[in-house]
Formats: sequence, structure tokens, C-alpha cells
Amino acid sequence: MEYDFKSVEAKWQSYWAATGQFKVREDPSRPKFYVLDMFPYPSGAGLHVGHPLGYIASDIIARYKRLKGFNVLHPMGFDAFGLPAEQYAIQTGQHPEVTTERNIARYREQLDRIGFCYDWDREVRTSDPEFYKWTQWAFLKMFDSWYDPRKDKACPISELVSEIETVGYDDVTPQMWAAADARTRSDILMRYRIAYQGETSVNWCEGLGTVLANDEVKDGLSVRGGFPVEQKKMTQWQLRVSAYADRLLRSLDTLDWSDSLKEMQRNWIGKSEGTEMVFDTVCDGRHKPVTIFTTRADTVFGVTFMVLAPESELVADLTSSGQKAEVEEYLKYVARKTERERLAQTKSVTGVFSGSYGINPMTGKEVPVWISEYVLSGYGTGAIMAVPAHDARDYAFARKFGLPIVPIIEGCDVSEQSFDAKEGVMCNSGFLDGMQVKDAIEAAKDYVEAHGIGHRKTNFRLRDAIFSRQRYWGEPFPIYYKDGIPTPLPESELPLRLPEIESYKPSANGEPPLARAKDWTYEGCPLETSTMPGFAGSSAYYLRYMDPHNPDALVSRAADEYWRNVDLYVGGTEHATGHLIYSRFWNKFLYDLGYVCEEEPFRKLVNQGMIQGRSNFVYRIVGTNRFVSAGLKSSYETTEIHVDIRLVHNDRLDIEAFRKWRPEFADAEFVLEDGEYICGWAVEKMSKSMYNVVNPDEICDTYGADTLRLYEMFLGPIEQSKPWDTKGIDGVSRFLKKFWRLFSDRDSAVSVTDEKPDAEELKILHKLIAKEQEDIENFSYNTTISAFMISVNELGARKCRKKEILEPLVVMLSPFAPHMCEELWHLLGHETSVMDAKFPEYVPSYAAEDNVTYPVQFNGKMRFTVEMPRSATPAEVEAKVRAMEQTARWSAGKSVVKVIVVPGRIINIVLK
RNA sequence: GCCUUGGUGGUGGAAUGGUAGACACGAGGGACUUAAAAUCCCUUGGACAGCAAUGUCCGUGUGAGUUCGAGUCUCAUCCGAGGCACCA
Repeated sequence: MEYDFKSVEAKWQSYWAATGQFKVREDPSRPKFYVLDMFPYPSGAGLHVGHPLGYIASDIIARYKRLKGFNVLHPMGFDAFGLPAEQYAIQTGQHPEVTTERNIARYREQLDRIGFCYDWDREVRTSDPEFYKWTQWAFLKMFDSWYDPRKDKACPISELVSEIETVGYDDVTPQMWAAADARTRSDILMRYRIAYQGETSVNWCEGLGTVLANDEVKDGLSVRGGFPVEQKKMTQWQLRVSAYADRLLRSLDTLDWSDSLKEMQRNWIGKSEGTEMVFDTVCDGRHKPVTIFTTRADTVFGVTFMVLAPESELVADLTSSGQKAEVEEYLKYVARKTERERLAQTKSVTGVFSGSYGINPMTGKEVPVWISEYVLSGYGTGAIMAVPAHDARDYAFARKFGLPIVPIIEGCDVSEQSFDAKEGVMCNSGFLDGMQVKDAIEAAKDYVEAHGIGHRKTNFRLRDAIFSRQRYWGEPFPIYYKDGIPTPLPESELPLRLPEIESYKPSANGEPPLARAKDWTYEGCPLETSTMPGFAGSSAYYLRYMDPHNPDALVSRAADEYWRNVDLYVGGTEHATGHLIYSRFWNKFLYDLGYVCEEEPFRKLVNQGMIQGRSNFVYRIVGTNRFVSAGLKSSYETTEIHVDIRLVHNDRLDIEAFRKWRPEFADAEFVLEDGEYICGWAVEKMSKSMYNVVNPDEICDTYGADTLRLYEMFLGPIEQSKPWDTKGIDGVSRFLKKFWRLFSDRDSAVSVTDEKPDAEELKILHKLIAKEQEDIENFSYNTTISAFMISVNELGARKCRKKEILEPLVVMLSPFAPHMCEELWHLLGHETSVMDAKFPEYVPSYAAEDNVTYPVQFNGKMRFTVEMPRSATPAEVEAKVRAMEQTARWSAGKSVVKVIVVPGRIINIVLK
């Protein structure tokens, strides 16, 4: 009987749902395995075939681990707050919640068709008040904590307060504190809180009407929407992620993530160890110390000028009256530029002389102080010492403004470009002369510290995360303003629900949409009107899955101690510097406060590649309605037009369907090749506008969910990006049919025998067990599927119908093709689900080769191997080795004196 | 510019330092069929020799090196992908 995937898939999907097959609960008697997908943002377009790639991979692992006896947590949910729903709301007035609900329902339907074994009872949605209660709760905890550098962890802010009250902390004395009013005290503590409010230069996106985090901006444009972004000073809620920079960096080493991803995070954190040095400056006769940061303290004798960032507070103090007008002109010019323009012009050098002079602390020489946008206010101290001979940026600046260039490394040529390498012998550098650069760096640091000029300092590129968004569709802050002072809501008031408003636009005076809400107050005081950003809800969702319905805690201690952290996390690299940093930060914070027992959230991470679309084109001859086949288009002047890939099969256009596609093509004419119209193609992002989106439902309709699953895995390594191309899908579809036919003949669905398998059949089975076990651990599914294909062909050729061989095959294939295997499992007479079966035990001796591989040594050193039948006698092996032609060739000029065949299966050849 | 990757047939891709190209697609040929679909079988990196079984040589971006042996290790170089980019 032929396999009827439609009825079988529907049957088992409803069976799984009805019997609660996928429900999971804590079970201390079994080892746990937590496998997680990055939950999707439910967009209006629905799923395309690229989305399930990672989901299928993790589903296979989940099912495999379950067969191996693990208690598997494999949940799914939705990252439901986000911009598209809100923008749709602004256009249509439709509440984002309604749109989101609808999109989720659609996603759910599509996911269910593929047969994932998610425990939907554990579903989370970030926009659900019962979920975002815990996002708000974590925020309150962060507001109520500070980072104690001596303990190197977050601690309750009350500890800081009592320290200030008794002995003082930093520059805050007990006397100051005692004298301070509520406002001042609040301001002081804001400098330490993990979640704090502060003025900072932010990425302001006018097009979206909101600020954005660094990872939400790319090339000066917003990642969502592609609107230009500019720098603006604003007071915003922020998370002190920078306090965790060093820990985030250090514990990367403990994670089983890809090197490239770890490297991305390392670069993003950007640790650099250098020196802070104080330069005295003189401006119109007034002295002011200026601290600079450098990683090249050794080059201090080559300093010929200093540069301040235009946004630096020092600019005002260091501008001489004579240069005032010019400096102001320059500051205006810089402020006008958007981030994008600034990026586009990185090669152009701009700047202005401030009129003041700095004094080199080593040489006592005076150097001019300049102002230039190439120095960033947010990094280091916003001021640098410039060494044009040994820094490319300083060099370009010096050349442009005619400043002196003084080399301090022997023999380097700085006539064309700077010499940036950290190598060579120092010169023109006083006490450093004659040293190697590497030694000189240390010597200079020691000198600086010994003479009180400065001290060693480590800087990080990682900035605090801007946490406010001037949007509606996000978590409200549990903060109100009592006498203008930001005050946390009591925990008992959580969740603070998003209020209903009439319009989702910003209010007329530019305030966020929440300012429109009626009674947006707490005890008569106004509530915060910003909402939290997208990454807030996704930062701890993996913890909520462990205990999703707990009303009293984000996660109970018991559930947390059982599930601990995610054993395997599958998702795209696009989250490398966003979600994956924030989550690690968030988790470490909760760890510091003792709410979770693991310091890192995701033990192993696998990045699935993207599936791109494969677009097809037709070529219209300019000014006509004639279309020319791709191979002939060079002889005409043509316009390239995207054509819906559904009208194209193997790059051949279905001309009739094309004519019906759009009215303007109804009477189109064609210039054909060999009677066919061949379309051009290109690999592009999957998108509606390019008519190249493939919907998984379509594949499920024509081939079935099992084929879709198998095919996506067969496409190649999961980590690789590749275009979607259905060319090979018939192959896996055929394989499934063959697999089915192993069990079924013309008349009956299943006919297997109880005959005992022979050695050859056992070998086929056990080789496959070994292969699957090894491959699944390495995420090498495509080769597992190949191995299945070979085994099925071999068994088919032998007409093997033996239950003892075929039944384990069903279990082994079930992670890949769950529907078919469930059906077969039941037809084989089992009452329970195939998911409750045990993965077959591997017996090495069954799989052993008939041939033995002998390592061959020359004079004791391992050289090569010889294969011989297991039954071969030592004499036969020796004869074989002697007879091997290559041996003679390798030992040209030498002769084989003796061949020793050791019983331990090692061959040693003695040469002379 | 810096960091991380990768480069293998017509295509997707296999290969613990040990027979390169598994498996699949596509293509060509054949069987079954009134026919089609489905299914099955054979050929399929290149060149050369042979009636043939088969054999020989060349082949993993390029050039060196280590090794008895390199797609795999080392160095250089070219090209592609991703990330970072005035971070001092």
C-alpha cells in the first residue's frame, strides 16, 4: 500500500495533542535536557521555509534525547512586543494586541503542521501581563541594586546606602549624604544603580520617533525600518551592562559556542588595557589638568598635539577667547551631521584648533590642543594624546593640518604613512631609548605610575544599554514620579498593565504615546511614559519556560535547580551582539542576587544559517511586451522583471500561467530557446516583493511534513546559509516511500517476519546506530540521512522484512520523520507512542568490519595501514605488505629486511 | 583596514593525515507499460590507451613546505561570505 502522508500526518498530530504526548514535568529520576529555539516575532507575513530550519534541527535533538532516556524540555513561545504591530496600529487604528493574536494563531497553525514536539502548555508570550510582570520585576531588582566592584557582583542598593551613611563611598561623604535632600540623594544613587536614569548621547531615530540601542542601528540606519539615526543627548533609562563587561568576556571561555560568535562578542565588549595619563593644559593663562587614555604609553615622546571630542565637556574650558568663534562654528557643523553622514565621511578629516596648549608630562614640551570628531566622547576620556608617527588617524590629521610628525622607533619610514606596528627599537624617547617596543610599553606604564602622572586602566567598548523606548507596544516601566523623583512601584502592584489609548502616535508635544493614556498615574503621581525595548522580554524568557505558570516567582527554586540552564540553544547569528549579550547580562544579574543557580544561560549554542530565496527573472525587451529567454537576452536591450517562482519549474517558465498571472502579460509574446522559456535566477533574501517566498504549508501540501523536515536537514550543514531550492526534494521524498515499502507490500500496510537476522543485516543495522549517534551529537544530520538511504537500499535489495531489523529503524528514524514512524510503530503492534520507545542499543561487534586495518610502522614509527581480512594469518599479512608496490617506491634505495606482524595487529618493517 | 570563516564535479554536498567526490539532484541510456505517472537497473570529474574486462596519467582556488602519504597540517597569495570599524 502506498504511503498516504495527508491522512497519516493529520491523524498523529491530533493523537499527540489529545494524549498530551509532549507534556513535560520535572522528574528527578531522569537526567534533564533543555533544548531551546529562539522564539520568533510573529510577523504578519507568516512563516517561510527559512524559519523552521533551526526548529527542525532542535526538534530532532529533542526527540532523539527523549528516545535516549532524557527528560526533555522543548518549549516554544512568541516575542510578541515589537515595532511592526505598532506601526500597523498607527496606520489602521487596530490594537497591536489584536494583530499580534492573529499572527500568533497563524504561526501556531503553521508550526503544528510540521509536527514539532513542543510542550505548548509552557508557551510564553512577552506581551502577556502574566509574563511581563517578571520583566518589570527584574527591572525593579536592577533599580534596587548596584554593582559592588570589590565583590565583583550586584548587591542591594541598601548596602551602598548604609556604607555611605557610615564611612562614605567614592566621593560621597556621610556629611554630604546627611545634608542632601531627597532629589540629590536620588541623583547620587542613580550613579550606581544597575537600572538607572541618566543623560547620555543616544541613537535618536526620527522616522520611528524613538531612541534605539547600539545593536538596533546598522550603518547609521535603524535595523527595523531603515530610517536615519542621529546622535542626541537625552535622559533615558539605561542598564549598567558595562559593569559586567569583564565577566561577560571571561566566561565566554566556558561556553560551547562557535568561535566566530564568541569572537563577535569579544569585539563588541572590546577590552583594551592601557594607561590614563594627566596632561596639564594652559588656556588664556588658566591651567587645567586633562586626562587622556592610551594603549601606547611608550609613544608619549612622539606626541605633537592633543585632540578633544567635540562633545567633550572640556571643550568649553579649553577654548581660548581668540578661537571661540571658529570653535563654535565647528561644533555647529558637527552637530548638524547625522550618524549616517558621519559614517559615510570617515575618510574626510575635519577639526579646529582650540587655542590652548597641553604640556607633555614626560618632556615638559607644549603641544597644541585640537578638537575633532575623530575622537569619540563616549570612549576613554574623550581626549587623546596624538602620536602621528605611529597612529594612522593621528597621521591623517597631522598631514591635513600641517602638524609635526616625530618618529620614535628606529629606522621607520613615516614619509608616506604612519608606522603602527608594535615592534622595533625605541629612539628619541629619553629613558626608553634602545628598548624593544613591547618592553617600552610596560616600562612607560611603570614610569607613569611611579611618577604620579597617571595609572594603568582597562577600557571597554561595551556601553550601557539604553532601555527606554518612546513607543506604545512594550512593557511599561514600574516607575512613577513622586515630586519629580523616579520611584519604584511596590512589587505587589505588578504587573503594571499597558493602558488603553485612542491613538498610537506620539502626542502632539512629542511625548510618547503613553502620555495620551487617561489616569496614567499612581497615587496621584505620573507614571513613566516610555516603555521597555524589544530585548527586555526576550532576556529571561528561557527561565520562565521552566515554570511558566508560577504566580509567585519568575521561576521556582526547585524548577530552576532541576532544569538549570539551556543545554542547547539554536538560533541565528543576528543576535550575537544584542539578545545574546543582554540575556547573559540579565542572567548574571539574577545569579548575583541568588535567583538562579547557573551563571550562564546557554551552555551550547548552534547558529543555523539563513535560507535565502532563489528568485526568477523574465526579460522584457524594452518598449515591447515581448520576453526573451535568458540565454538569448544579450542580443536585446531588456528589463529584468521578478516573476513569481510558482510559475517556474526548474527555471522553465509556465507560459500559460504567466499570461494569467497579471493582466498586462495576457498577450505577452516570447522568444524561446529550444521551445522553452528559460528564466534567469539570483539568490536574494526571501521577500514578498521578490516573489520568491516559499511557504512551508505548500511543501506540506505536496510532499508532506516529514519530507519537509528531512529535506531541510538534507540541504547541508545547519550552520551554513543556502538558497532554498526544491531541486533535490524528490530524493528524500523517494527515500521515505522506499522506507515505507520496506514494511508494506501491495496488499497489506505492514508485513514483517519474525525470522532471525543474519550477520550482514545486523551489520547494516548497527553501523547505522553508530552513525546516527555520532552525527546527532555533531549536528551532522545530512550525513545521517545519507546513511539511512544507504541502509534502506541495502535492506530493500535483500528483501529484508525481518522485524528485529526493521523495528529499531522505525525508532531511529522517528526524530526525522515522526509522522510516518508513529504510524509504522502502531502498525507493528505497539500501543504507546514511538516517542516512548528506547533508542536501540549499539553492539560494536555486529558492526565490525570483516577487514582489519593494520597500522604499519617503519622501524617503530607509525607509517601507514594495510587492510586484510579478519581471518588472515600473520604470514598472509606479511606477504601482502611485501607485495605492496608502494612500499618499494617509498623505500627507494632501501630494502625491506624484515616484516614483523605483531599479534596486537601492528606491523613493523625494518629497513636497511 | 582589523577579526572570524569558507573555497572539492553541471548542482547541493561527503571524506579521525591513508582508495577524493559518499548520499542526493540534474543529465544520458535502458527495463516495465497501449501510453503516462510511479518503480527498477546502468553510466555520469577530466584526459589518454584498449574490441573488452580494464589500465595509465591529471585533478580539492594558486604557489611553496612538512610527511612514505595532504582536500585535511604549516607559511605565503588570490577570491567569496559574515562581523567590527575613527574604540586612541
